[in-house]
Amino acid sequence: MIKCVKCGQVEGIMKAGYVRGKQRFLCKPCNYYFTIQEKDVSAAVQQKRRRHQTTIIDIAKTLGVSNSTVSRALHGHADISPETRQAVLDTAALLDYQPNQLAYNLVKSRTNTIGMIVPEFHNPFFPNVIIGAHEVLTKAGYNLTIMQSNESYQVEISNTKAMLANRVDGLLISLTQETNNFDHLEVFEKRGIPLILFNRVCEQIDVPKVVVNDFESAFMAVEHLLLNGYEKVAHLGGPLNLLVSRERLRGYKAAMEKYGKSIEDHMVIQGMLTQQKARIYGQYLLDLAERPDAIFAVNDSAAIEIMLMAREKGIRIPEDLGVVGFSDNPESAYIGPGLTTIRQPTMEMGQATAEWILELVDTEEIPVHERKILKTELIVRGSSVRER
Amino acid sequence: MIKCVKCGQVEGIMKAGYVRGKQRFLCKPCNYYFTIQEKDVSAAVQQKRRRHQTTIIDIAKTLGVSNSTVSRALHGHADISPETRQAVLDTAALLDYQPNQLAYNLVKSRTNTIGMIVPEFHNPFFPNVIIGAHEVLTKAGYNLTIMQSNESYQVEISNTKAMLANRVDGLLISLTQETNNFDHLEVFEKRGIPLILFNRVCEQIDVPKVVVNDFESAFMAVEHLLLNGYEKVAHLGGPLNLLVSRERLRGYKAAMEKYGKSIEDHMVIQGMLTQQKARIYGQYLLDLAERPDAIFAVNDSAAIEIMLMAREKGIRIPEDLGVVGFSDNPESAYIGPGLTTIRQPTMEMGQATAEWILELVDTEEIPVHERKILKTELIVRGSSVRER
DNA sequence: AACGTATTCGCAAACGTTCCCGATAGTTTT
DNA sequence: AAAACTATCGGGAACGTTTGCGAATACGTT
Repeated sequence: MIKCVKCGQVEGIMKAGYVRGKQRFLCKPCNYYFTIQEKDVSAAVQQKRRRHQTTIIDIAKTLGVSNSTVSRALHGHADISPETRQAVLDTAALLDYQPNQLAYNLVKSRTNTIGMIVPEFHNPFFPNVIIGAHEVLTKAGYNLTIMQSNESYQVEISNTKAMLANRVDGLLISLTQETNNFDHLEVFEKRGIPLILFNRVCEQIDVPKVVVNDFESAFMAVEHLLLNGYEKVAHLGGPLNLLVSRERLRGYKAAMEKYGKSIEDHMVIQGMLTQQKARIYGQYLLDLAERPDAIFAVNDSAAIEIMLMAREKGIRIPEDLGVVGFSDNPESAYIGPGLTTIRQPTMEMGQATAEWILELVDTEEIPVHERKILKTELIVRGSSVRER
Repeated sequence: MIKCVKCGQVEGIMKAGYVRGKQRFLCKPCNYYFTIQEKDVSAAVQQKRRRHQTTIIDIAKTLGVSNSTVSRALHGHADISPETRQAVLDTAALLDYQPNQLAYNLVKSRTNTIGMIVPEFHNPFFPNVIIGAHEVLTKAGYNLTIMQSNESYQVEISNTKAMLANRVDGLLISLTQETNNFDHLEVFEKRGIPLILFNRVCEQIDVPKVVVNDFESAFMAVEHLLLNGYEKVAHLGGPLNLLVSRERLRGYKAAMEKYGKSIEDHMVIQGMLTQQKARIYGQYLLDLAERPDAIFAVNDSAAIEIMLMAREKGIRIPEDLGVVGFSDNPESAYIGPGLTTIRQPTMEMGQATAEWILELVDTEEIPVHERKILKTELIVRGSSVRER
């Protein structure tokens, strides 16, 4: 490493011409020029010499053939005689050759990699989607690169840029709660890189989307409560800039209207449901003078939070309060009483999305931008069924 | 696309010399040669023309400077005047330039990517490790490529090959249950690519390892049972070729011995614990003439399976049977009674492993191959504490 | 006017593949 | 015996960057 003669730093030293056998350098931080003898330089720059990786050329040289031949032999091209192919394969094994995917990707302008951006990892939802997608992609010989936007619009943007820079062949993305602008996604269409939105989709841009039938699911859930004799059903919903939240709210309202229930403003709460928020909102709902006798929550974590709070307050479930969640997290089956909830086909969503993107990367035609809607299932457990 | 004149296929057509303005082709499948007029060929090969991505050269041309200047300007090199830098930045934005990471990686021989191979995704354990690792890597400007070996040794091998081909800067790996040979890992040392084993480690190779104190944890768990008055503690363990299973077994035995309990062979079961297997083994244990009054299971899923079976058989928990699990899955807190278990610092494990690999990629010295041991915690719930 | 120093840029060689042209020699066919 | 065909191989450009080396000005200073 070259050190600045004045300040002794190592960072920010750069070449700046030379004079008669002397290298000149500029220390950017302290803006000081200095010269070093050529040979001293080469000694100082002893740095990490990359150890040589054996390449196709090495094989070609030891065998006395051209590298085109080696390349073809390694790929089983028809033009290569069995003997040379075998010879190439043997020396490749001998020299411990590992193909350089980077070079391959560069010349082919494709990476056999699908990118996936998810907002978070904390619920089992996205990991499960990943399992499904991963399975399909691996089977098809693709890699999966996962990035996490952490519910931040800015991070999402930098994620998409990284995906572009890394030239993924396709992108699967589930949007952030904050995302209201979609310019960073339209770049993909311009570049001809297929893009699929899943779960957290939006309506402003025209790309393929994979979702569950949130509206009907919410409708089912609320209808189930109403049919079980609950009268005043409240809704603890997610942030309204998410389409899923809006759809579930719509389902809630539709069900209420169908059964002639009035929708009271104070019985509907929308917001970003962290655990504390869920507690606060739950507190509010359970402390209402005219307390709801059932709650439909937008996810299981919030529903379970409600159940725990009710238990603390001595409110009996399901007798005094019916609860329905959304997602069917593993813990929902084991809590007592079991939480009635909507099971989402998470792995199937991953599979469907992955299969779709594989179709898209191979087709040249502008695809029809449909929307794939997966079916959910109402799982009835103890939290919403009163004994007759 | 070129079609075979004989069989009409499109796959497997390859060039085979030419004759006077005619291209010759070979249909590999049906081994048939045929010729096509030059111009017809170029018409047929109209295929997907890659749309042009704007490169550094485009910027250079429109600005009338060299591409070295553009490259340097984009990287904020000191040699470039502020004016040209600004000009470059402007036209880059104008032309919608996106840097090509592939080319960068190729010339730099580094990818800023860390690879991670995990055996499975179904327990929340590995997703949580991923969360932790992902966080620190992203913060350090690295990407994370995840592959899943699916508990298969063969898949693990092909995964490592893919990691090598993609030239990851470092690899984090948790081994398969089947893995008994480690040649595929030694390649990394030869190549100078840092490698860290975590959780599912082995002792046959000398690389950095991150684990939890399985021995002590198991000891704690069993001691806890014994101190709570349980006498005949059985152990439902994992497959013995996993070090973690062996360590936990060792902990079980040590605790039993410390308290003067004899270790009966039929009270110790080792095996790969799928859900059915867990049921079968649990059935066996619970139907023993001399039924154990407590069970220490190697993971929570198995423990919960035991609890459910006990409930079916009318065996009361914790009165007739104490149960302790391992991992602290989310559902363990909610089942009734709550499952006593060992909480593993999963996210911390991801973080620690990631931080370590980041150190290793930057250092040239041969690192000391230590072993990092993370602390677990005994979470006492209802399943193991009898009322006095 | 001559020289030393600063500043800014360009040339061209890598990085490791793939694949388009085509060459060459041997083998059939006409 | 010429022509056509088969079977195998090589040369070298291209993919899009980075960067070592050094040229070319411009700006002082004696």
